[in-house]
Amino acid sequence: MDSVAVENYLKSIWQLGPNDVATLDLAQHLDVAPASATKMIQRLTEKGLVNHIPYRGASLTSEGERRALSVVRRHRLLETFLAQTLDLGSEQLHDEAERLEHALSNDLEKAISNYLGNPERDPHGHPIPGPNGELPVDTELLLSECPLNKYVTITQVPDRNAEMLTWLEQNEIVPGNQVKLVSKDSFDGGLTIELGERTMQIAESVAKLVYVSKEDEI
Amino acid sequence: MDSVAVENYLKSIWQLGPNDVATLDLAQHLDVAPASATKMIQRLTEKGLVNHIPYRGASLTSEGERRALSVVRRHRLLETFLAQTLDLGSEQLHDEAERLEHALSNDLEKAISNYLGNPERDPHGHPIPGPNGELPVDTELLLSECPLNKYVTITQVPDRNAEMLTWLEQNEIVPGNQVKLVSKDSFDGGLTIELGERTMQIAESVAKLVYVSKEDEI
DNA sequence: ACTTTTTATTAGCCACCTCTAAATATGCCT
DNA sequence: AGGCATATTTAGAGGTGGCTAATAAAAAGT
Repeated sequence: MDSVAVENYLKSIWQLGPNDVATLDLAQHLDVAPASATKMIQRLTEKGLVNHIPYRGASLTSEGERRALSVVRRHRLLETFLAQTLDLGSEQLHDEAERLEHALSNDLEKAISNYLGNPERDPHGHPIPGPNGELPVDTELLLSECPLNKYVTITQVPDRNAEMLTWLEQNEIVPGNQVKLVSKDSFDGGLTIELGERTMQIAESVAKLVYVSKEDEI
Repeated sequence: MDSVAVENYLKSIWQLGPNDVATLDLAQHLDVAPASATKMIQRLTEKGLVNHIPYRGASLTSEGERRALSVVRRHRLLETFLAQTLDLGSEQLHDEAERLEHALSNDLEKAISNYLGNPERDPHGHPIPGPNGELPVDTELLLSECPLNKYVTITQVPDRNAEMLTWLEQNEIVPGNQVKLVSKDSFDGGLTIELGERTMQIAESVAKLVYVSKEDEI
């Protein structure tokens, strides 16, 4: 059984991957000092969970990825479970799942998945890895890189930042809704999008975190 | 925020209390070496959570008790929540709650309590401390010490040991059922009880863990 | 190419929680 | 009371995971 710290490092490396992850990025993602990240990377390398080329970066071994995906699975199942049973604000889900994911036994994971009908997406549209780490082939696009003037459906929104999530919801940028990318401002990266009856601006930094379906009927 | 270890020590001292708890008992309860328990007792004393007279025993300060009851509350709410939503064996509930209790935020605790209608008992009949540690005045009796030949209602069964719990359930010794204590064997402490149509034997060690209501109508 | 800035690693420290072995206190028995 | 068993504490050590300060490597700028 991996410790909470180990699970968090593996998950972060997975989230920042699949390219080599820089020590500084990892440290900032986890809110620890760079030296702490270096040390943990070395311990994980020792355990065969991470490949590390000093001064270049770290990536997960296949065993490391398997364990990272197990954490991601637990996290997303928990978000889905909490969303379905309790009536929490969707911006609260992430933080709660973040804590509980490390305390979820195999049996309880199965019971929850079963109760939910073995869902394939969490409430924010993120795919839930299967019990053995299977993930669907990714055919989705970033909103920031989708074709102009075509309707696409939002599939995934980021959930790590509660404020951003609240803002997205207020603007109806939620999975399932249709959106059309009207234009990109070449100089500042801002995007103009059409959503229902409205036209609005969205920063590129945000649009880079929203996924949409590749094609759309209408 | 107390660490998992601290929360477990406080909870154990509460469970073994309210009299002074011996270091060895505490160590066995937590499955650690006696020296480890001594050291932690000293740390907790330092923090003002425990009163400790060396070589005599440890007890909770009022702040220590408050924190212990907070853990107990989270544990029992979780058992109730899991029992109600998921369809788990009741002998599984305890172990899952044991892990999750340390990862339950204040907000989620409130949401769960609210969802459950602020219950006062968990599925095994144990009272759930209120948000500020309130517990009902205890008017219950141990089955091992209840009057002979009077019907009483089972109110609480132990849940720490999954095997014992399964056995109790198989014998319909569950909260809500009526039982009559027929006799006590003076020499080995075994008890004869009547349950529905059946008469059976129960060891004193077990009867000491089952609570019954003080009086009963019929 | 050389210097400066940025990034990464090492060195050394600390807190927490555990352990075993040794020392000490308590309590029981004769 | 003396001696022995049991319970408890101390001493000393180890693993984990964090930190700061100092060093080293890589990248960027001139």
